[in-house]
Formats: sequence, C-alpha cells, structure tokens
Amino acid sequence: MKAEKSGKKEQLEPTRSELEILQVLWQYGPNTVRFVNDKLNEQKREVNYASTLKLMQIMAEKGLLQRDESQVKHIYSPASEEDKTKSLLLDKFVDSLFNGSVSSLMLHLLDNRKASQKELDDIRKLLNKAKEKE
Amino acid sequence: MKAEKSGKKEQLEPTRSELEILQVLWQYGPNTVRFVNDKLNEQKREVNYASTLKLMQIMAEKGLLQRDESQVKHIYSPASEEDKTKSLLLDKFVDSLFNGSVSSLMLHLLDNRKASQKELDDIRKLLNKAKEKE
DNA sequence: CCTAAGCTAGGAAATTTTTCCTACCATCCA
DNA sequence: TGGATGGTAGGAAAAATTTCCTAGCTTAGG
Repeated sequence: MKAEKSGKKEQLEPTRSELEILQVLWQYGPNTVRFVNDKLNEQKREVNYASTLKLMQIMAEKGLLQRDESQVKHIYSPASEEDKTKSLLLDKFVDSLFNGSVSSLMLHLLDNRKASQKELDDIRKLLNKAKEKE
Repeated sequence: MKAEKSGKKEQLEPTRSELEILQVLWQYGPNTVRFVNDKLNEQKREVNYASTLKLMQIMAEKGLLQRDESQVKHIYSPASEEDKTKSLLLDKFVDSLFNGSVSSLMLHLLDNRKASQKELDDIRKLLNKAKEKE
C-alpha cells in the first residue's frame, strides 16, 4: 500500500485500467457497473463483467470512486472532479517527461502535427484570453 | 508477452521505472549502470544497484536500450530517439486523457497555472513560427 | 411460490512490474 | 599472488495490477 490508510484524502493516481473506467464515468456520468462494463467493451476492449466490478470496488475502497448503495444496483461516480484528476495526471506527465516545461511539451506537439490548424487557432485564442486576464 | 519476438521493431512503451532510466540517459548521454543508478538515487529515489542493472538488462532485451559490451563496463544508450519516444508517449497521453484534443490539453495547462508568463510567451512564439511555415 | 436473470462479494490466480540476493568473473594494486 | 573492489548474469520473489470463477442474495415474471 502506498496510500495512507486514513486521514488526508490526497489525490492518488489511477492506474491504466482505472483510468478507462473513470473516462466512462466522466463521459456518461454516474452509472452502474453493468453500464460501465458495456461501454468498455464497446469502446475499448473486451472485459469480463466480474473484472470491471472488482476494479470498481477496489477504486471505491481506494477513494477513487464514490458508491451509492441505496439501490440494489450500486451507482458509482468519480470521487474527484474530472478537471482535478486530469490536471494531476497532466502535471505529473509534464514533470516526468518535459521537466515541467510546458513550452517544451508544446514544441513536441507541434512537431508531431498532432495539432490541426483549427486546433492551433483554438490554442492561440486560449493564449490571448490568458493574456487579457493579466 | 505483448511484444513480438521478432520482426517489426515497433516502438513500445516504457514502464514508469524504465522511463526514469531513459530520462537519465537522455540527460547525460550513454552511460554505465553504475552511473545511472547513482543519478537515480540522487535525483529520484533510493534504488539498489542490482535492481537498476536488472531493469536495464531487461530494457536491452526488449529493445528499449542498446548496449555496448565491448568494454567490461557496458555502456547503455536509448535505442530510440528521445523525441520519438516522447512523442509516442505524448500522443498516447493526449488520446487517453483528452480524446486527442491538444487544445483541450492546453486549456488544462493554463488553468493549472503550470505555465509561467515566460512560458506563455514562448508558446506564442512557437505558434507564430508554426504559422509562418504554412 | 419457483425459477431465471442479474447483482454484489470474496477469493484466488494470472500477469506485469519491480526489487534484490547471490554466484561468479575481471581488474587493480599492495 | 591474492585479496579487495566493482562489474555482469541469473534466479527468485515481492509487489502491484488485472482478471475472472463462483457462491449467495435479490428481484421480476410466470
């Protein structure tokens, strides 16, 4: 166990599989295991129902998900906000790969041609907005 | 085994620990296990020499590292270019977290205040350069 | 009421990743 | 020459992650 047993609910990093589940819940909102499992099978890959169930139970234990047990079919939802979780992961990613430098990250993105023209424009707008705020 | 035994040398994703090692090699260039292990202990966390050795051996087997055995002290270097590996990881990251949308990623970065003023300027310059190329 | 269908929970096991003990080989130098 | 030092290799095993079998409970339908 890496996490504290009690006390601080500091955000912890989801694993790969856990992230897949979070994505479904982010996209479709709080839902049952059955629903999530179906979506995983549609959108990602074949997974057994019991596997998804187990994983979501574990995530609830870890505090990654919240669970409403008032119904027979438990409803799970992300415990932390989507933005917060993504930002955490993003920070770690930038730190680990680009030494914390966002512009260095951008450089790679541009080289990649991963960004379309429209996206470049969007990004420009974002930057201008950010500038206005100052 | 997920990887092919032979044939295509398609790029495979380094694990977390493997990434730490790559980072040292990227930063300092080809080096010995001893060197890498020392840097890991200085910069990251405590690791046993044999662990680092083993991991680097595995990475060499996988094709993540190249190894010069002509000396007693083997010299390891990344098998793939830094940029290429980082771009691969970046692509996967953007796909998995932001549905492939770079501007959505940027939005998060800006909200994060992860980017300093200077960095924002740098990014603007990058974008302008990208624009000129068109 | 009985049964089929669907759900959760509890193991257990398979896989993947990480760690490190230990044997053995080479080199340096007293 | 012989011992200390420092290197690689080969297991083995610990730890973390993922998978899924199965028992037992609940509910809806006939």
